[in-house]
Amino acid sequence: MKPVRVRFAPSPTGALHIGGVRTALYNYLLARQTGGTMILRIEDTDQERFVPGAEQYILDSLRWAGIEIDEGVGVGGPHAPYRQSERKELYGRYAQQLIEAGHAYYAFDTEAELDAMRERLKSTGAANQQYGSQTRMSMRNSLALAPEEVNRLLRENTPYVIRLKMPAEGEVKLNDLIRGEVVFQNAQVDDKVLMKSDGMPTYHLANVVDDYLMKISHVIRGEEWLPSAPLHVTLYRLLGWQNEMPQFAHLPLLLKPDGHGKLSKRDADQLGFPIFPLNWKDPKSGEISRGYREWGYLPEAVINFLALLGWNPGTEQELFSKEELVQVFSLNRINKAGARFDIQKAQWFNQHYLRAQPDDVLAGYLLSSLKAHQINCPQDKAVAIAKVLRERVTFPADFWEQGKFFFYPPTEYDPQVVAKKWTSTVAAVLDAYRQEIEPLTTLTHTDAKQKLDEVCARLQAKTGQILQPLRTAITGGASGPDLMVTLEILGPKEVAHRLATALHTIKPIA
RNA sequence: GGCCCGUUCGUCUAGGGGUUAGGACAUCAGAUUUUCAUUCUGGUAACAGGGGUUCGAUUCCCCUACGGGCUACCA
Repeated sequence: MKPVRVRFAPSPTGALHIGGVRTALYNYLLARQTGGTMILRIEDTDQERFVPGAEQYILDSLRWAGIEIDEGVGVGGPHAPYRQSERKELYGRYAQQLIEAGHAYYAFDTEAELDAMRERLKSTGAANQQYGSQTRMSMRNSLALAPEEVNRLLRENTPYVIRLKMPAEGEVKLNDLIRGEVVFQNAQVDDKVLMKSDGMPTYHLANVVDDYLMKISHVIRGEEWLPSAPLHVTLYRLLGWQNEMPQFAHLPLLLKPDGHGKLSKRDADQLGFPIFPLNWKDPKSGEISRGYREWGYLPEAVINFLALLGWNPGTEQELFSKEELVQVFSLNRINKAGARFDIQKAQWFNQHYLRAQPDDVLAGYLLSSLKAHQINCPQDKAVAIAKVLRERVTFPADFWEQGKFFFYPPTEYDPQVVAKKWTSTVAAVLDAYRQEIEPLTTLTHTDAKQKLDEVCARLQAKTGQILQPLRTAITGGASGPDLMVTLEILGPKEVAHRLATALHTIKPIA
């Protein structure tokens, strides 16, 4: 495949949605695979919905996910600026070109007039209520009004928009890379607003103009854009750019876990999983949403998970590094149907990638939790704990959650174990064991086991009946990582001390 | 309502005119393990329905149903 020029073009109206990350990822993979260019364009043509901080958030999120931008906002490039608000003048020129060619027109209708039109059409039972070839001549626009009247309105600075004069007949055939040929009747497409009354272009115009100017070869975007694709194709044609028109690929949507509708922040909140890559504080409400990063998801896990949501390699491989994805990704293996979002699978990926980290990285997770709790811990101890916990964690914070007891002696003991197993024999064995351990300066897990076996043999107890009470005495819990290694990490003094406390606290059942 | 898109295990999906319809997550069972977890082994589980076409359809065509998207001077 020839080097592509693809773009991710979010609007800064809030945090970047996880579905947007997938769209960006697919664009990125294709760019890397073909030795092409990944462009980031900010579509900030809606001044009303502009949210401060959103652009930086998008940049930060993409960087975290490992989706590198070659050209665009934050990077620069030959087609700068890449922020549509800074390209404002450009769009008006093309709109003017369309007007002069008779393909667009001024419309002066007020909001109330537009509402009235829709009401009227609804009540007459029209199939649809659009501003288009059927209705445009009965509205207040430069097609229906006398030229003098139009000139007067313009001269008096009456607010206006520029609308595309959609052909009344014919059809648009679109060859979507994912869906194949899709046909739309021109009569079904309305006269979309191209330039808003505030002088800003709408998405439709800006997107076509910029894709053309930036020489975009493939438009890879969500399926929600498919209905407006015929409008875009028409725009390319009327602007005389049909030969430079990019190829389109409309991605299946990410659906709610129950399959009913697009995945939304609401669903994520309700079901308890993140929807944004990073923490996001809504500047209006002040509400903070926890991101994938802060939940403890690793970027490689998120990327792997997202890549497989709607795409598959056609082999039975499930685990892919970003580099492998770059190698094997292809648009024609993208599914057509929407994919439900299954956070359990994301967790499985996370567990996998977390466990694949080297010891010192895992130890680092523990260390940062410890620091937050103002606990000091030597590196080698943290590494030892990380090693023994490695097979048991899904998120970095689990090292702390599951390893707390290394730093805090138990304050209570698992009542089940106590009630069922803490006999006077057990207590006697543990006390004898304590006496064996106490004088030692170091304790290896093999020594710990050997001493335990010795004591058990001497007091005619089975090791099996001692182990769980021993664990409970040391950790408070009924289950956990390898006990002997746990004892080794704790060291003889701490073990003896905890045993003494337990022996003192727990009353034998018989 | 109109237009467009879609439909294989619970979920993500492979496959494709004749297959024991494959894998992964989840789930269940067994083994290993001092516990739990891990790991290993095994199991349950799917072609939305109806018509065609065909010797044969889950696969191709049509219809229906269901689901989704769009229907703003939002993207």
